[in-house]
Amino acid sequence: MITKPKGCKDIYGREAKVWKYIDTVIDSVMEKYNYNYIRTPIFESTELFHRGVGETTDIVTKETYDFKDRGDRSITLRPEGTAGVVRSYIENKMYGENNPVKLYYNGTMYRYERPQAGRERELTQFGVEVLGSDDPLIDAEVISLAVNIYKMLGLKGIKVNINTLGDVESRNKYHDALVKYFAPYINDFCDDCKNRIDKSPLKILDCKVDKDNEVLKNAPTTLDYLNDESKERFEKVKEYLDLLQVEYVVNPKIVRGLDYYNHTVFEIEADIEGFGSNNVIGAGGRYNGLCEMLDGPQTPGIGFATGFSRLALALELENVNIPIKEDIDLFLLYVNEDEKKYAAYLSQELRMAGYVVDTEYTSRSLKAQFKQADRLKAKYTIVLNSKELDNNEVTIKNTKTKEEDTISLDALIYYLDEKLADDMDEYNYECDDSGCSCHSNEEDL
RNA sequence: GCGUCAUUGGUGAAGUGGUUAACACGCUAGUUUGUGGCACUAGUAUGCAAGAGUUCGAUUCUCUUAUGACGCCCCA
Repeated sequence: MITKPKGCKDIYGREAKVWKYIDTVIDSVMEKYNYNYIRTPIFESTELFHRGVGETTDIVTKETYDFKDRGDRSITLRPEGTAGVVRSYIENKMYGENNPVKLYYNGTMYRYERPQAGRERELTQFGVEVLGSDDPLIDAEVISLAVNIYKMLGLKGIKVNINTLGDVESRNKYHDALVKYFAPYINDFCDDCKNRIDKSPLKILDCKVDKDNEVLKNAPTTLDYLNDESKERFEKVKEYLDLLQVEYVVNPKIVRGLDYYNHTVFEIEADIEGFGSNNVIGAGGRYNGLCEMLDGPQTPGIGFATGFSRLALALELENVNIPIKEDIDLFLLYVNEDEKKYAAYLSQELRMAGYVVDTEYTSRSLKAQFKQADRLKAKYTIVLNSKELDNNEVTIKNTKTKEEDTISLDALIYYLDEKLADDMDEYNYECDDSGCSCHSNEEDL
């Protein structure tokens, strides 16, 4: 048997419906914030990620899917969304358009990692990137937008942690101060931290092993080393967050992994039982230097991303009521070939009229067909009967009340319209269904 | 890259160094019911992740590989 590659997952059945639901919530929130959908390639030149993410990091050296294509080009499956979007911004000269450019993406990413809880090799992420504005209001908006998506999805216990790394000057000053501070005590720390002091001393702050170490607790924070400009900027971000009524905690331990981050960084946690120690569901930050690193014009940017699988898990654990349509309007049953043909014809007619209709395909016994209608949760059934059809009539049965009505074929649509109207109210959809009439035109494009 | 544990049918699973691998659900067919949802009957793994080894004999022991769950590193 051929199995899916390691660390991949098939999403189907109920889970797929949950994912689809997340899609629709994202789309509707993004529309209101006026962010535009962007699709960039799933693979890019290897160089993009090497330069964007950093040549020396573990990430690039051993956690990407790299390969040569038939033209001997170095290709990498995108491990994250930001680099591709920024590349597209530069390549398509979006900096010439109305700035800031507010974009969102939603797609699969690939990371060559050992799978574990909440971590797959193929993962689906939604994210936003805002390019072309350094205004602190954008920082606050991106954070609030993230929080609002979680809220719209129905999640409770959302916690926002924010921090600032300051500008490049502040960052470097802090970096040096940390090294100086930890150096005399480093032998008291775990082996990992001993390595970290050279490579990325900021990470020591986040160490789980040494988290109770007094030296670590009293370590200087990024906030101590901000220059006035960076400090002022951070105050503005907080001010706007207050204004937007986003609750947050300033957490100096949030440093994020990558070099390109500066100023605002944030992580959003969901306080959910059964989520394990790592309850971060989304994170992001400002990257004012990235565009330049990728040969673009000096352009400030900020972004945020969240993973689908953890979101879906969170919704499941929280028992969030998700409006999933699980039933169908009508199931058509038949016995002989003439009736079968009429079932095929009628189901098409009714589908085009907007009803969710299914029918029998394997010509099983009526009993089995009724069972099938049950499984599909059909609201109504019609047993097509040659005699009745000759009289232009059908008998339609409500599967719940068992009430039967024999009506003329011409009245069928009118009948369904009236009967199903009440059921419609049970679902407060906002036009979620791609098959619904108000979307049909867009679909065709 | 490192570690721990796991892998039996469509599903949940029981089980043993030896002849027909339990039980339940599901599914299919049939009986009965005015055309299903109940009940009853029958069918439903030539095989216990793959390969190799130990053995008279392995699903059961050993090893290798693969996959999965969860950790470490890392976390875009």
